[in-house]
Amino acid sequence: MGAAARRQQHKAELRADILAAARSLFARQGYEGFTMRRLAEAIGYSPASIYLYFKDKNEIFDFLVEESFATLLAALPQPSGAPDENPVALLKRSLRLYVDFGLTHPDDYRFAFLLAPGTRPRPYKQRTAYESLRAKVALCVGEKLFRATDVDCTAQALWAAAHGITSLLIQRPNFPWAAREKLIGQVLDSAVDSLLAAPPQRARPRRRPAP
Amino acid sequence: MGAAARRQQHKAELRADILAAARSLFARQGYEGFTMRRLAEAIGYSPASIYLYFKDKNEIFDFLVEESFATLLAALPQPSGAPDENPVALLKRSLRLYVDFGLTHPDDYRFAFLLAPGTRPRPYKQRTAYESLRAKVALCVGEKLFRATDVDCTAQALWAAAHGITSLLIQRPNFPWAAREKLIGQVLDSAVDSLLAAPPQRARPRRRPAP
DNA sequence: GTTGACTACTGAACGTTGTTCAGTATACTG
DNA sequence: CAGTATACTGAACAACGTTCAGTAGTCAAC
Repeated sequence: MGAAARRQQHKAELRADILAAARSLFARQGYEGFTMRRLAEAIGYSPASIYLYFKDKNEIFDFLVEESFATLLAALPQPSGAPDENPVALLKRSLRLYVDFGLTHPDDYRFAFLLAPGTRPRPYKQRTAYESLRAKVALCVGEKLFRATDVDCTAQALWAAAHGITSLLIQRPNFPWAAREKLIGQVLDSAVDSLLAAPPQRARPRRRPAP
Repeated sequence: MGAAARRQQHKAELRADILAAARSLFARQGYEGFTMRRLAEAIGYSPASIYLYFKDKNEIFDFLVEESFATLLAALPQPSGAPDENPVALLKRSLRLYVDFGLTHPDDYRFAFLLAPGTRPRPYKQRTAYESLRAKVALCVGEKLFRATDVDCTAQALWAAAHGITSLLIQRPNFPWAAREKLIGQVLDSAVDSLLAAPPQRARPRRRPAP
């Protein structure tokens, strides 16, 4: 039985090798240069062999997308992690991390959002990432820090803002953008600050509600 | 000499036919199904003939992108058109039109933003579209309606918000989005309202009884 | 050991794709 | 009518994703 286990392990390793090679190939050559034949050459097998480990090119692609989302998810701060942090600050930090992730991992981000046909019923980790954002928004709404009460609508609006600046900066590197830091800050601050419950409405300074 | 002119005209017409067929083909079959051979069949010529009118597939593609931007540009309201309209209202109307254009012409929008490799030095009409937005922002800044004074940064932040919600809705049609109208409204209102100078403290839902 | 099933793998092929080029038919010019 | 320029195509090339018959190699049982 030890032989079978060894075989299984070798198979798993090779599968991982294929995925690693695929990601590297994609990162170096772009989507156009990501071909099954090149991938086969990279791992030192014939093209046909890849089909013993993956159904087709799309399956490899989808797997990489999921992996990218997992990476993104891991980069996001956990809401339960910091105990007493201001939920709004936590939310802002998350959004900022989201954008930074996209800019430092443009290939992953492209994988996740820009290339996927979108009609595929795949994105599991995407939902998880969205749930993470949603939870942080819910926290703000729950503590009455936000004017709006529709958690989903608010979370999606914030996602749209963060995705908008991220994807534009990735997709149009040659555009004469304003100072990157300032630009990202303005987008995110606008999106979040406009949600805040009317602060000093009538010269009645409100303290932040204690937890 | 009349013969040469007639030839020239025929050539121009055929070129236009190719482009029309290409756009239709793309709209019906999507990017994957947009093939030189299918295009050739659609216009009733051999594939090789297309290369007498266009350098390669990318040139056709880029041309369609430019055309799409022209369509978008034509759909945007001109700033000089309405004389006394509130610049902020004009700006909001433009952004809303931008989003609506993307949603009603998803293929064009994909052409313009989602598919184009972005490193290509093409986008002329894109710049024009951005200039149109920039001009409207400049109007608001000029009339001291906005807190910020950096016109480019502000215009780009607004573009990011509009692009974010547009591309997400196009790219992820199966995601459980909140009510579309509300969502778009929230994104755009957040982006614009947070820019307003000395807020006339947004009209509260409280309404004065009519006299 | 020898046999036999099972596994891992590949060579060659099929039907695509974008693109090129020699060659042909047509139309216009002199 | 001869000759040239123009418009077009058939056939081919290289590369693509994918499939499948077939070949080595390894293990279990007799």
